[in-house]
Amino acid sequence: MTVITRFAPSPTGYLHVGGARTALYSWLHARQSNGQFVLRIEDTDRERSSQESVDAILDGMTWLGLDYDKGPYYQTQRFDRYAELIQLLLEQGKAYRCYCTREEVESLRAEQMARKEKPRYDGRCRHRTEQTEGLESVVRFRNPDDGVVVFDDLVRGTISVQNQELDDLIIARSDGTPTYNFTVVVDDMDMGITHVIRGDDHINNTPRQMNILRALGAELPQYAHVPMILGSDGARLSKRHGAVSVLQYREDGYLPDALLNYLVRLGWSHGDQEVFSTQEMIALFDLKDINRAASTFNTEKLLWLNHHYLMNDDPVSVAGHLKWHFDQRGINIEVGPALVDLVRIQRERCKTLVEMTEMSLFLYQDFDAYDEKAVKKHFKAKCLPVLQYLLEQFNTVSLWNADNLHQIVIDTAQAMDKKIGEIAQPIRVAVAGKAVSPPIDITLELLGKDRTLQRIERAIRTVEERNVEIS
RNA sequence: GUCCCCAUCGUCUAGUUGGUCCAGGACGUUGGCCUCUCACGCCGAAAACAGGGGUUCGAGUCCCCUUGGGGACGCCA
Repeated sequence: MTVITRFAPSPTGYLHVGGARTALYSWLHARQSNGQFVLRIEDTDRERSSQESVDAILDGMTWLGLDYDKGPYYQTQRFDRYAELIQLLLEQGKAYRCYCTREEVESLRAEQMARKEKPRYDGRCRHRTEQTEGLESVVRFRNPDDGVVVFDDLVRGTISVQNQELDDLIIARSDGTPTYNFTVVVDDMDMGITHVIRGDDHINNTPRQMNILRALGAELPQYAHVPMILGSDGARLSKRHGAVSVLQYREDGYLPDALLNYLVRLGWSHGDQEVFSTQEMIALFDLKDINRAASTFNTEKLLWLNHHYLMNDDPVSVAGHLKWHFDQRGINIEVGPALVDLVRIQRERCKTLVEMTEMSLFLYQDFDAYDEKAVKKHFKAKCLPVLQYLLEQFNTVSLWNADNLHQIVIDTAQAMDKKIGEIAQPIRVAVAGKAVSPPIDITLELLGKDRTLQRIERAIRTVEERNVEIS
C-alpha cells in the first residue's frame, strides 16, 4: 500500500517552526517509502483565514524545500462534498439537528464546571421530534454512548478514551458550514491518507475522528502524534518567543539546511548523530524514534548548526543565499569581491548570513565612521609612521595578492622592530573601520589596491587629527 | 475541575530483550594550547537518571503512588 501523508495547516498565520517540523516529519515519512505527500489548507474558518497566510505558508514550505505531490487543496472548495456527507449521516440517524441556543449550551457548561464535571453537551436534542421549522440549528454527530476507543499511536503507543468522555460534537454550524473535526475526517478519507502525523494537541480529537470515520464506513489511518515544541520559558511555543516564523529564520540569516537539521533532531534521534543531510534524513527517519516528551527550542544549537552548514555546504550554494541578504539591503555586489570568495573567507567567523553580510559591508562600500574602541586602541600616534611606511610599500606593489601583501607586513614588522600585530591591527582598522576582519593579507587583496591606499590615506589623516586634539 | 499525554546534564538526546552506565554524545558554559584581530581547530573540566514505594540476585530501563509539566474540554483549527 502506498504511504500517503499530509500537512494540513490552517491559514491563520505564518508557518511556525512547530508546524514546519510536523510537515518535515510527514514529508520524510512519505519520501522514504516512495509515497505521496499532500498539502491541504484548512481554511474553513473564514473569519480568520487569509490569503497572506496561505502565501506565507507556501513560501515557507518552498524555502525549506518541502515539496508536495498533491495540493494545495483548499477545504473551502470542498463544501459540496461535506454537505453531501452531513446529509447522509443525518438520513442514517448518525447525526441530528440540535436547536439549542448558544446561551443554553453555555449555561449547561457553566453548571457542569460548577459541579466539577468535564463540560460537555448532554445530548438533549438527540430525540427531539417536535416541529422546529424556521429555528436556527446546528448538526451534531451522534457519538457512541459507551465502549472505549483505542488506537495504537505510532509514537505514543496505545491510547484509549472512554466514549462517555466524548460528547456529540457539532459538525455543521448554523450557517451550514462544516467544522474542523468533520472536514479533516472527510478529507483524510477521500485523499486516502494512510498516516496522520500531527501535533499531540490533536490526541484528544483522535477518538472523535475515529468514531466519525467509522460512521462513514471509512478505513482508519494510522496516527502519529508528535510532541509540542516549547519556548525557553517552558510554555508552548508562541509568538511571544521571538522568531517562530520559518521565514523569520531566513531574515535572520539561517540556511534552510540548518533549520531542517535542527528541526529533525528536535524530538527525534538516530543514536548520537547530530548532522543529517536531507538524503540521510530520508533514509534514517523513523516515526518510532520520535521522542514522547515535549522539547524546548534552543537557538544556540541552531546557531551552531547554521555555522556548521555555512562551513560545509558548497560555497556556491551558500553564496546564493548570501546574495538574497545583500539584495535585501540594496547593496551592489559588483563593486566588491565575488560572493563565493567572500563565503570562503568569512564563513569561519560568522554564524549567520546576516553577520556575514554586516562583517563584509566594508568590502562593498565605504564606512561612515571608525569603530570607536578600535580607534582608541590602534590609532595611537605611534602608528603614524607605520601607516606612512606601509602606504609607500603598498604603493609599489605590482602584483596585488595575499602572498605579496603578507610578505610586506612581515618585512615591515622586521624593519620597524615591531610585532606583526602592531602592524596588522592599524591597517585593519584603516581598511575595515573596525578591529575585526579576515586575515589582513586576504582582506587587502579582496579590497583591492586603490581602495586600500585611499583608506590608509584617510586613516593617516584621522590619526593626525586625533592626536593633535589630544595633545 | 474532568479527561488524555509526558518526565536522563541548563538545552537536544543515547541508553540493545533489566546486568562494567559510579550513565555516553552534541549545544552551551568553563580551563588551556594555537594565533596579526575576530574566529576555526585541538586538548581538558564541571554538569542529569524528579521523589517514594514495589518486582528482581540485580532497575535509568518493568509496575504503582506522589510531585512537576504539557494538552484537550469552541457553531477555532
